[in-house]
Amino acid sequence: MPIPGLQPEHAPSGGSALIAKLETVAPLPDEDRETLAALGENAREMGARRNIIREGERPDHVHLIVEGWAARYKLLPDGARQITAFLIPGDFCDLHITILREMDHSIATLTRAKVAYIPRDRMETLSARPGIARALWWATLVDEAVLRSWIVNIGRRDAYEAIGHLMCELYVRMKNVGLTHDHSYELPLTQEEVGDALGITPVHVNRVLQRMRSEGLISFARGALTIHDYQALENASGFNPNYLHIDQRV
Amino acid sequence: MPIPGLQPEHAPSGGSALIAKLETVAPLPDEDRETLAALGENAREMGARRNIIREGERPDHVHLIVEGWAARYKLLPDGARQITAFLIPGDFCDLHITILREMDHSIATLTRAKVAYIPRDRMETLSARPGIARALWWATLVDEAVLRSWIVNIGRRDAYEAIGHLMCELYVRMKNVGLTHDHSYELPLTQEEVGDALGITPVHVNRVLQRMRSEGLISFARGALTIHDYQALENASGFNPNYLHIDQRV
DNA sequence: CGTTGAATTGAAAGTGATCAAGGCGTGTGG
DNA sequence: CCACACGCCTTGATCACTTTCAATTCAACG
Repeated sequence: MPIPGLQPEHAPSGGSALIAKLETVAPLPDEDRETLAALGENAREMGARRNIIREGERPDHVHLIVEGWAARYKLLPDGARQITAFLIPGDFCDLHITILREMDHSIATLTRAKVAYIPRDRMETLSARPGIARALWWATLVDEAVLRSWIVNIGRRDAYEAIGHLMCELYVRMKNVGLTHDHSYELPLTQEEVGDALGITPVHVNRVLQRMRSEGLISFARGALTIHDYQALENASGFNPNYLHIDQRV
Repeated sequence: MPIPGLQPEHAPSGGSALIAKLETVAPLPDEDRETLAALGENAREMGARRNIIREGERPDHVHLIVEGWAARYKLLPDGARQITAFLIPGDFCDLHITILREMDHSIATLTRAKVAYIPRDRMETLSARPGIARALWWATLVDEAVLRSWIVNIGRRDAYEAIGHLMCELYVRMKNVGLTHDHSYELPLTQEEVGDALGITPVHVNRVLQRMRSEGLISFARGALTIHDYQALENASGFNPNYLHIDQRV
């Protein structure tokens, strides 16, 4: 179980998760860092399970998760919900809205959260900085890679593998913004939310989790996950972090 | 801004599928159209089932499908394959490679195809044109929306709905590049390929197709699909074209 | 200490997977 | 011009991962 040199930082405050994330591509000049840090300064507090934006809306600003968790989701006519992405600090909710105009899905907080609202013109200012523009472009493309990986997860892996894979992905992403402690991190998801992300029922999620616990692979309770044997979890779920395009030892 | 009454064109040649596609956002000046048309001029011919690019590669050019079909896919350790996207004329294979460096999935032709190789510097020239840059940005974001829609398809719809949904999506996309005739289009997929895209077995695909045929919904044989009752297929599969962000009557 | 949302547990039913064999169409070679 | 081969489509029987439906236990909280 490799725990190479780099130990996770402490939880960053303000917009620093975003900075940490964008700097995985390339270090940014101080000026850019300051600009990004400013984004998170007057973020709004939101309660858990509140819609940040809904399908069909055409906002004139972009949302950034500064603190807490959120999820993209789509609702089906029969009321079923499919979560399409989990958003953690440093993630943009709707970078695409400046071009696509209308939201084709909704986004809601999962926990209490701080969400920054960034007006369109401010985004344009940001994009004018080559380093930032490139980093945002990178973030968008990684989001796309994550979506492809979810398709594989849902389409071809059984529930046990899929849950393990999701835990590995979130571990790497959380670590990348300095929000892990050894091999644990806050994972404030209900079993139903996990199921909605993987296309399985909550009772099945429950059974799989119990099996993982009984095998000593993980602990998962009260919103926190600890991976006791990361390597084993990676192997069991066929996880390969290459699609996250982070040049970093896990 | 709907394009009323517009009947599908005949199969476009050269890079015109790309032009048709990019002009769904906004009409392009003649100069841009010519630039784009030139891209498809000396495309390479490829046989069916040939890799265009493979996971791990770091090409210095971008691929564009000029004619024929291709698919993105990932292979699992046990040999299972998950198709992540179908690529039709006018689709870029790997626009992201300039930023992400390394491919995290592979792409292969499904049919004989013409594939254009566009060097990196040429892409930069293209991106320098604001209209084209915006259109490429739009295309990337729509690709992302399609991925989200597939997640819903695979995660929450049963095989019957999922297959119907896929047929509707491809119908709209094919129509958008002028490759439909009434409610039919070339759909050169084997039942196994359909299954690999939806995470189901070819045997099951076969049974579902038979049911759809027996209900008079569709005809699908020898690489061509005809949808006899498009509205019914949309309803049965919960298809809503909004995520394709095409302002066009179907 | 009752309320409430989430986690558990049990039993029964299903959609889709597996495994295997047979049918068909087309292209190639004798 | 026909036989054979190969890839793909079909069909049948059986198996199993997941879903359903329902009820129970927990844990946090006012």
